Order: sequence, then C-alpha cells, then structure tokens
Amino acid sequence: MKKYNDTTYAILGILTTDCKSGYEVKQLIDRSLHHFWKISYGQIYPALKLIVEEGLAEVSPASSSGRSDKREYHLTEKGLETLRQWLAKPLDHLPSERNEVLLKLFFGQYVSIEKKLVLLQDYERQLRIRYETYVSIEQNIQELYPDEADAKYWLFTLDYGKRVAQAGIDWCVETSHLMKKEG
Amino acid sequence: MKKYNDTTYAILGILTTDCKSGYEVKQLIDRSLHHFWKISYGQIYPALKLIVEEGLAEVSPASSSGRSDKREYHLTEKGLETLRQWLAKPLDHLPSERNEVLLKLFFGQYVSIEKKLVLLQDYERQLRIRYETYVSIEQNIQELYPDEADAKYWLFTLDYGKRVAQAGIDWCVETSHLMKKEG
DNA sequence: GCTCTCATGTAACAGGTTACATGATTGT
DNA sequence: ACAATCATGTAACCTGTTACATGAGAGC
Repeated sequence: MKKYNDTTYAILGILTTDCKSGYEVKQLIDRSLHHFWKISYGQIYPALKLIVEEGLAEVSPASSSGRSDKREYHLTEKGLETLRQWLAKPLDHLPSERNEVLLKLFFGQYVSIEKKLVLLQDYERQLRIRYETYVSIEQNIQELYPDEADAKYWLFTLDYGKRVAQAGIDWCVETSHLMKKEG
Repeated sequence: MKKYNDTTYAILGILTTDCKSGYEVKQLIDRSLHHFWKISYGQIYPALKLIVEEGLAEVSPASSSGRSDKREYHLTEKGLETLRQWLAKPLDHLPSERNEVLLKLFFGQYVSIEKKLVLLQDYERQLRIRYETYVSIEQNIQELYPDEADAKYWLFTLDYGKRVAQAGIDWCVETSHLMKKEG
C-alpha cells in the first residue's frame, strides 16, 4: 500500500463526510479539527489533484446545485480502503513538539526575573483562553449533536486538548511560584 | 530590530555557552534541549553563516586546540543584544500542535473498537517511555550539577515535559476505559 | 589498518504558509 | 451597486529533513 502524507489522509477522512469540495474540506477542518490539525488551500487543491490521479476519489462537477464551478470529490473503494489501512496503523514515533517558551526559559539567566514572569504569565493567559475555547466547543457539540455517533469522538479530542492545556497552566502557576520564592 | 527565525535565536543562545562551533551546538541541543527543540546540520551551518553576515557573531578558526578546521563563533555585543531582545518578548500566539492520534480518532467510526484501543495503548506506551526518559534526565541533572544556576531552568523545562506527558497518559487510560464501557 | 568520533558543508526533497489572481453568487 | 461569501487555483517563499561528500585525528 502506497504511503501518502498525513494531510492527504486527513482530506480522505473528510471526504467520507458531507464535505465533498476543497472549499468544504477547509471549512470543516477550520471548524472541527482546528485544535489539532490545520490546513491551507495551498495544500488542499494539489492534494485533491493527487487523490484523483491515484484513483482514491473521483471528481464530478456538481452543476446540480447551480454552482457550475464547484467540484465534488467522491471516495472510491480504493480510497476508503487506503483510509482504513492508515487509521488502523499505530504511530511509529511520537512527534516532538517544539516549545518557544521552554527555549526562552532555557536561557533564563540572560533576562531579569520580571521578564521571565511576564513570559510565564502570558503563556498561562493564552493557555487559559485555549482551555475556555475547548469548553465552549464542547458545550456546542453536546447541545447541537446530542445523539450523533461521531460526537463521541469529537469530545474525546477536546478532552485531550483540555487536559494538556490544564497541565500547561498548572506548570505556569507552579513555576512562577518557584521563581518568585527562589529569585 | 531585525527578526530572525527561532532556530537562529536558539543557536545564538547556545553560543553564549561553552559550545562555540557548529558541531558543538548540535551536540548540546541533542543532549539538553532535545525534548522541546531539535536541529539538523542542514539548519546550523547556513544559520551560522547568516549570523556572521549580520554581525551577530565573529568566527575565529581555532587552531589552538590542534584541530585546524574547527571554527569557533563568538557572539558580538549586537548578537547578545539581539538574543536579549528576543528572550524578553512574550510569544504572540500559541503554536498549534498537530496530533496524528487525535486525527485518527476523529474518524473513529471507520475502524473497529479493537483497533482504536490498540492505537490508544500504543500512544500511552510511548508517552510512558517519554515520561521515564524525562525522569532519568532529571536525576542525572540533580546528581551531576547540584549547584549550577542553569540547572534550575533545565529542570523547569523537564517538569513541563513530564506534566504534559502525564496528562496524555491519563487521557489514554480514561478514553480507553470509556470506549470499552460504551462500545 | 580499521573504526569511531570529530568536524564542516551542500543538494535534493518534503511540507507548509502567504499572497495573489480570478470569478460567481447572495444579500442588502 | 456593493460587499460578503463561495469557490478554485498557483507561485514564491520559508523551514526543516535526509542523504551525501569530505577529511582529520584518536584509539585499538
């Protein structure tokens, strides 16, 4: 089975939903996967071209809805199988996340303690905003789609985001406290 | 003040330590910053060239140590100032981390519950390995540099890594449990 | 003599962002 | 008529990885 990049698999996944055009793929990712996956048109359109070339989807110019230039992509059997294969494969290595705040803190001796505290406070503030965003998305999902089977999985991903954000917030609080005490 | 990319600032930071050559920069990052920052020679050498061109460092071929081809980079006043400016500037936006596991889970309806559980177990296992790695680095630092001023900052970054890894582990356990119960 | 570590560098590639160009449709 | 949104696409650019080439010195 030929390998593609994760962006291509993400698009394959979206094409299983009601979103069938490049524009709609972008909309869905921005709305629902934004907290752990991003994408730009510069990736989507070339990827869709590749997907068709590889026989993973077929394109039909959907003139039915009146919009003559809208192109609808429908997964083929091969496309669905390719997606399933990828979904069933556990990751071979953890991605290592770079962290600019930690990088700055690593060279902490070159700045005053006040500036380091500002750095931590700012990070904490942004993590709290992120946390609250996740909570409100969560509430929206629970209100709007109380029965949908997919909703369960969406909530799992949000729970992850909340936990990691909370761990970061706790670290900021604790580290600020230690820095104040020890100087 | 001209802006450079974070990789360049990271190198500037390393050049404040005893590590003065491209090779030594790579060594230090691999040994001490690896859990939140990575770098390759393909970035280091071009970046060092730029750093010299911009007057942030001066290069002296250090024939003193016998090795004629080793190039030692020393920060200029401008270089140190550039580093300080960057260190004092809080981040303007949280980097969004992509997560392949969450992406797969998002399309969870297309795979069996067994495969999803394997995915989570595998993720959990790798997070636990990561956590243990951090603990052992932590112990090494405490034994080898009990007095060093820098050590405090290194331990802060490791604490962050441990907290985030633990949050991920907790999520794996909880999510596996919920999936088993609800089907 | 051989291997390992030290040491510097480049070229090709892969992945992703941004800015731009283009034009249709919908709502006010 | 005008603005907003829908809709597709490309080119230039930035960042980073991988593979490769090269060679010196140290230890066995």
